[in-house]
Amino acid sequence: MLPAMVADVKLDSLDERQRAAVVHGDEPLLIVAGAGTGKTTTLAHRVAHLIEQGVRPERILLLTFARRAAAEMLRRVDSLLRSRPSERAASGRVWGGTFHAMATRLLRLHGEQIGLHPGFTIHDRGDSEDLLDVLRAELDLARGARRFPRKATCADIYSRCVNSREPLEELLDRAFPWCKEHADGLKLLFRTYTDRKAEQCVLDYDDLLLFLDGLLAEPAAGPRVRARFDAVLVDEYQDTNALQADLLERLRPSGRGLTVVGDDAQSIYSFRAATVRNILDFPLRYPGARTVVLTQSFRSTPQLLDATNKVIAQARERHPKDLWTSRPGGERPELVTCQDEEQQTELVIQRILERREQGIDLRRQAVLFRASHHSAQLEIELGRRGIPFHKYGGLRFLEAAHVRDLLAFLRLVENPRDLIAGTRVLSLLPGIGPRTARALLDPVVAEGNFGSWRSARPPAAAASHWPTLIALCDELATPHGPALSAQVQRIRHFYAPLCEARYDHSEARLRDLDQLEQAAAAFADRATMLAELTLDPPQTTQELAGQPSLDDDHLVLSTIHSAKGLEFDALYVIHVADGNIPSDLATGRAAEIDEELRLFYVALSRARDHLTVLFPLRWYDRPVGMGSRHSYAQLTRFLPPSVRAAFDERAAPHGAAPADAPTADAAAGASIRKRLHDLWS
DNA sequence: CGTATTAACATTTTT
DNA sequence: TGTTAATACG
Repeated sequence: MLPAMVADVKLDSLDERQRAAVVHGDEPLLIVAGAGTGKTTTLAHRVAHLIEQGVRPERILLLTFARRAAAEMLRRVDSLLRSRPSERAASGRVWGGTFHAMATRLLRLHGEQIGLHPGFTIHDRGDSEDLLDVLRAELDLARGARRFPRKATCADIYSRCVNSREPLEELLDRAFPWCKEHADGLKLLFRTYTDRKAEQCVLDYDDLLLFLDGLLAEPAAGPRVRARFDAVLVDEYQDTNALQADLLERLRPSGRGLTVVGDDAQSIYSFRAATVRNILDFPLRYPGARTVVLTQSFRSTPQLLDATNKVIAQARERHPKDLWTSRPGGERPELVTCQDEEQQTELVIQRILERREQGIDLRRQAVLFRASHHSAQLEIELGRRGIPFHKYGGLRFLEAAHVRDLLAFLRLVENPRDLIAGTRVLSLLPGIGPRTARALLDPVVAEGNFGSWRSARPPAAAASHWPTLIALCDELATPHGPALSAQVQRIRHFYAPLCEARYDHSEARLRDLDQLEQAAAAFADRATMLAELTLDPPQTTQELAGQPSLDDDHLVLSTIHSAKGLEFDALYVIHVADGNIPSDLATGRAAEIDEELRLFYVALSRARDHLTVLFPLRWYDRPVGMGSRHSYAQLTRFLPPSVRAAFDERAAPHGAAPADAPTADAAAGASIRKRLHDLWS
């Protein structure tokens, strides 16, 4: 059987440009793929095609924005390759995942060549902030006349600096002008931070990329790492940053074997130092690169495309490309002006239920919003009416204190030098605060084991826990200790009384940990579990449990950022007021406003058949401004009359708000409390 | 150490 | 406004 024949059959389902991208040879390839133009399909076909051409799956690197995206793509590759049963499934062998996850794997394999211990642990954003905070105090930086930036700001500056590859002074000038006078202090802080992470055998998110960059730059090690891969494919390229672009160039210096896919119109992560320049300048960086532009939408109806084309046409700098479709006509999108938030909620729910009646499952419908808290009222109301939903974005499972406590235990036994993990664990014991914890941990950090604890004299209040803690750490730190879920179980057992003493709702918290114990069984080992949870945290508890929950039909609530790459039959975008979109916080510079416009475009372009945009005139204010209970809003500037022409406009009737509006606040307050309570039951 | 009080202050999106 | 950091005190 000729591979080419097989490929031809499968290529039938693609349009001409997609096909060109799939069968393109070895030269650098940029696929500019508009929303809904079959980007995932094209990429999956290209991977399958490469494998059919004889590239071994384990020599393909597929970089995506989230592990879920990689998994989905590989599932499709597998189904494309199903005609070749002799091949083992590609999904288990292709290297897939985020830049950070890929960096972690490569550093575990090759890190020793640049003096990196393979047993490093990874600090998430919160851990980084904690360490910076410790050092800020140690260095006595807070003493100056002007207040030193808070830890979150320090972490922000550091990360932006690293990822944008910009000198500190320039970055401060551009993005943090109020911190300029602290440039020297910040430099000292970051220097110390870097040294301290090295001592503790700890890497933060940014280090993963920096160390991989360093590894690839090594004359001896670099070529060996490069030689692992024949093909590198990058999804969502518009959301990569300067450091990531440099990494790719180190992996594929000539650009041969490099494929990047993205849409400059959907670049929405500049706060993470992503730059749209990467995708716009790709042809300059790799002369001879082929560019394929996909403009046929397989997602949205012509009416919706007309609206979204009009919206994105307002962008200043972009790759001009109007999307078209051969789908038959459908409904025009609607723009609904509501009196207030209650009415908006009411209308959304009403529409959702109508459409479910029409046969659109809840899981095919989604409500999107700019900021996580914009869905608070809707969540309460959905809860009250018993409409199931999953929320993506915002507060996550792993940010809960008890979950962090337990993971700190695991991290500490994995890497005893991890001071932040150790501090968190020891501070759980009564009588131990930051100072005592530090005194107990300094020798541990120096020696890399818990030996010093045997002769340590903890405070009296902690004495009863002390031998148990030592025994637990010794047991779990043993190379071939208990199975992973048993480890979690042991920690949970030790932790339970401490949790009860410390938090309300401890039963519910411990049940969460039970779930973590179940989930632990799915990971290969402790280091993998810690890394994966840190680098690609489950977005909902459901996801942690590993259950796709296919049988329970639920509505999707999501921040716009978290909805990237998804599509829904019916879509509702709420709080489309100026101040939310664009966010008040991002109206400083033209570039920021442009990004907010792209964000709005990303939101609208998730819709396949039905789109409803809602705008409450009056709303109970965000935690801003003093005194006033509510403010009056204006429709987003991104929907001027010329664009609104593509929408059916209607105003919700005045009388539709609940008659008992004055008591709505009290009722809402009560349901919030109930909901918070139910979270733990 | 841990709690209580006061003072300042930012407020989005997330690997 | 609600949250967090710095400080005072038991």
